Amino acid sequence: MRMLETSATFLRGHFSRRIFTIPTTTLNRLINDHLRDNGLVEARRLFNQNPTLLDKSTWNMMITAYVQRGLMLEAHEVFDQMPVRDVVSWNTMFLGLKKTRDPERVIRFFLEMRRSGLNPDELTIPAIIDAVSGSGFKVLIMQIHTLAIRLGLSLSAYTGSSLLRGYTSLRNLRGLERVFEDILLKDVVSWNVLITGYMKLGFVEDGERAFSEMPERNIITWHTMLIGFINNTKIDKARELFNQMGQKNVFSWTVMINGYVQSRELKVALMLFQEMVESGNYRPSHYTFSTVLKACAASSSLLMGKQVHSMITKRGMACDVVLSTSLIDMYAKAGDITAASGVFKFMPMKNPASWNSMIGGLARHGLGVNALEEFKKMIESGYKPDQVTFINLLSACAHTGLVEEGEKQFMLMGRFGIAAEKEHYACMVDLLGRAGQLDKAERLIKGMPFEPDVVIWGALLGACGLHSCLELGEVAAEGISRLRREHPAAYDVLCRVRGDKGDWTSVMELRKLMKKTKAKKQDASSWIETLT
DNA sequence: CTAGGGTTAG
Repeated sequence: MRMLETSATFLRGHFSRRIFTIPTTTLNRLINDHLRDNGLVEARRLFNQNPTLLDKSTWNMMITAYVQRGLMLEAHEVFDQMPVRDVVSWNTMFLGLKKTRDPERVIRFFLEMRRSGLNPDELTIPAIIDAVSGSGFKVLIMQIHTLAIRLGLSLSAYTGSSLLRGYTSLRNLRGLERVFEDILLKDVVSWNVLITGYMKLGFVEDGERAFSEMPERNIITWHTMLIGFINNTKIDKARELFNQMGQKNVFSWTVMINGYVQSRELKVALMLFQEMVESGNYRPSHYTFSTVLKACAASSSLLMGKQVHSMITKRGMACDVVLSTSLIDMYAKAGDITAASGVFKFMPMKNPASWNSMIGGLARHGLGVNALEEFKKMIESGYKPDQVTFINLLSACAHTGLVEEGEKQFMLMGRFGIAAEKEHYACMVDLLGRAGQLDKAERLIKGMPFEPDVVIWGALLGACGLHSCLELGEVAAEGISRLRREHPAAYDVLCRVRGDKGDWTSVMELRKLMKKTKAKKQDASSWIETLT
């Protein structure tokens, strides 16, 4: 380091005296050394003194340095000044552009590269594929595949794995298998991505077959299988595999716990977490805590939630925004609104999600006025509300009977650039219905820009039950039966809204309907005793 | 000189 400084000073001295006798290799090496030593500013200074003397690799390293720090503007500047760009320069830029999540920009950039006469290589293709899959431009995947075949790049495992991901996003099984066959030397990653593809497309047996056929496996292979089973609602198969795993890590446990949360087996999820902690071999991560808090929230396990809270504090993770938000949600759902606002108050940094948790929690506790107050503070502090904010706000108004305030907020949404969705209409139907303004609720449903769903009909039905309005009630009931089976979660939402207010008649009505339509809902129960 | 696969918040 000392040597470096000396030679840098030496160089600077020479340049200021306009002596240009420094050998190119020295200048390049000096810049490279600075870059390795995190001396980006100094490297750039030397770089600017005489760009014409620099090697291509020095230019590329300069771009890399900026890209790695997320400084795309600076990277672009260097890239634009470069006299002759090579594939590496372009690839590095693609790498940085990936983070901007702007597929259009990536495509334009790629076309520019092609116009400049350069061919993509096995690193370029994945950059393009990843940028377009999952966007409106995924139709380009097949064309890029064609290009890759022409250039012989589809034989590469690296390029191949990105094509596998591409065909998965196209939900194209045949394409997935063809790409896999084309890969010359299939490595673990190729097999893992193939399995991911099978699982995402719902071909669980093919995934299992690949798993048994593959020549070598790593821990990610096992995780891929676990997640695949879980997302295909085969939690027991996941557990079986989990038990067979030789090497487990925090990730394995978190995936399994989260699997149980997803399949609503909250008790098992929490017991597994307990087991993980008691073994003493694993440190729960942010992901683990976040998943466990969700389980606590969904099962109203306040005691367990408190224990998790203290673990988080002990590990110095209390200032994490995601975890704080999960804590607020947990306390609110487990019934301790005071603890929830305590966590919220002491958050050093908030985000829209944390405000939503807080406002939603207040709404859940029937503290509509406080929810509105909190909303006002949110706006005053410069946070932008989103759809969820308004769902919480409107349900707060519905719970507290603030009809006019609710209507006002409903009208106000557009001003924040948020279009009313089904959930918002459901809240409004609920709000008006409870207040006995059934005709107004009916008119709102008729004027909606979309077809009413179970939640909306259910809200109307409940209100009709409340006000003994049989005629309209039948319309609502008929609306539901016409929809036949729907998402069970929809019932959950409504049952919760009703149950909170002790509105048992409509809860019963809904339960009956749920039975008729085979929707499942886990019975609410407390099992703190079983855990502690 | 650039490098692919597995999980979090309302």
